[in-house]
Amino acid sequence: MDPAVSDATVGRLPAYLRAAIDLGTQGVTSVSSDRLAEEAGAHPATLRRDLASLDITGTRGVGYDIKYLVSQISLVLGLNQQWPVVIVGAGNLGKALANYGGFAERGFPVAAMIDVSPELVGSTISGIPVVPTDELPRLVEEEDILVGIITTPADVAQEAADMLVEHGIRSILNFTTELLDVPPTVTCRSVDIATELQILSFYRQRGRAAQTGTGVPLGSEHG
Amino acid sequence: MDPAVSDATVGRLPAYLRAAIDLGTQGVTSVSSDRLAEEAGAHPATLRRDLASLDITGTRGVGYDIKYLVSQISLVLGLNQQWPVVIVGAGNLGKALANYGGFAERGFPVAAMIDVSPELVGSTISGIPVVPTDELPRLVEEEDILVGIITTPADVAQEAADMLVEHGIRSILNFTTELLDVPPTVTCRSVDIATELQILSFYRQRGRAAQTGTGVPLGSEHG
DNA sequence: CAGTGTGAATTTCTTCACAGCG
DNA sequence: CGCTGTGAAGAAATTCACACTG
Repeated sequence: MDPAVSDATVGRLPAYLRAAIDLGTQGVTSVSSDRLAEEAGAHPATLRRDLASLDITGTRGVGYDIKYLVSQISLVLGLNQQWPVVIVGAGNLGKALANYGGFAERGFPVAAMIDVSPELVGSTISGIPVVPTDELPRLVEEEDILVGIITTPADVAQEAADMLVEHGIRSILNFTTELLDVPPTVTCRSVDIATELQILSFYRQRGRAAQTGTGVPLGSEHG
Repeated sequence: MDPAVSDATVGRLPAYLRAAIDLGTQGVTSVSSDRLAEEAGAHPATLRRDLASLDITGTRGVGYDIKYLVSQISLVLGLNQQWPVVIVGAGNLGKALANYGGFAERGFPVAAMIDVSPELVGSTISGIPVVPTDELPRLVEEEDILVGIITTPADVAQEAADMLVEHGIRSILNFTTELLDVPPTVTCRSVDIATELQILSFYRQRGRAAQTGTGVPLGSEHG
């Protein structure tokens, strides 16, 4: 459709979606931009513009139909299908994510965890098998996995990323501190908890209170 | 100093800091904006402007002194002291964070975990005591805790936040899907993993490859 | 008449390009 | 001479404000 949807818009879509789902669950069938923006923590005009940029329309004088909203935003985000993921690194964080369970329910079932440790390989963590590195090609092939989550120690994160890329993974969510180098065909996002704490620290000190949200692009390409 | 440092700038500071520390560890003592920007994944001009806005200066013809950079950025971020944190919710994610260990080393030691479950209370997780809710006032008082990390189930996250706020916590890092309502005196950031995966999904589908970074403010106040 | 959709104004952020300093 | 610091240009994002429609 529209050739360009802005990064800022994309960053807000999950919040709109969640707000819409919430309202739907409460039995609401139609919502104004004022209300939905309030729920999602955005400005009403911004919300209207965002939706319009995706050709998601409302009804003048009425608002947006909740079911239509949910289905359209889901469609745009590609959530009308399951995207199995593989977690690389069965350490604490990897295990926590595997245990977390909330993934499958939101469309990202964990197909397997990859680890190098011989003690872990062969075991299962809340039903998810831990497999050795060389199983990756098979997984990608047979289970159509396009998303990898890296929870290894930072010093092997790049290595893990290279391996994922080599075997055809298209998206990487990186929980290490390491900034990853990936080819431009691969989408990569980093979530570093210490970074978040440092940012919080700044605002606390300065007394500025910014109710803020999750990751949004921080800049464009590397080069 | 300068009255206003932009949110975008603040979001990049942790990356600059990490890049500077990395280079320092490698024995580099001075760095140009080109080099540092490269390492941090930013544009050189943006980096220079960011640093200038914090009164962090370099030497013309030479570059920035690494030690000075590290100390000044740390100062701005408030990292010249330890900020003990409390983790609310000793479930999988809470445990993972507690086990993670990387916090203390980056200035955020975990003083305690809070949980309601009688089986957990009284135990320790990698040396960190799990205490009941009513210990919070004492912790805040005696250990000067200003930061809380919420890793509870989403449906009690707001409750947890209210409790933290009531007892004087000033910053909250929220790992649940729930958008928290907090008074303007409290700084709050949310990291929702499903959100990150959804965003990745969008970019993968659209074939756009955005090498992106961690959380940056998504909007200003709620009202 | 309530509330969308959008031109236009505004603000914010980024990048260019270069004067000027060490 | 190389690189910072910054005015000025440019791009992007946000917000206003209102015509218009169901």
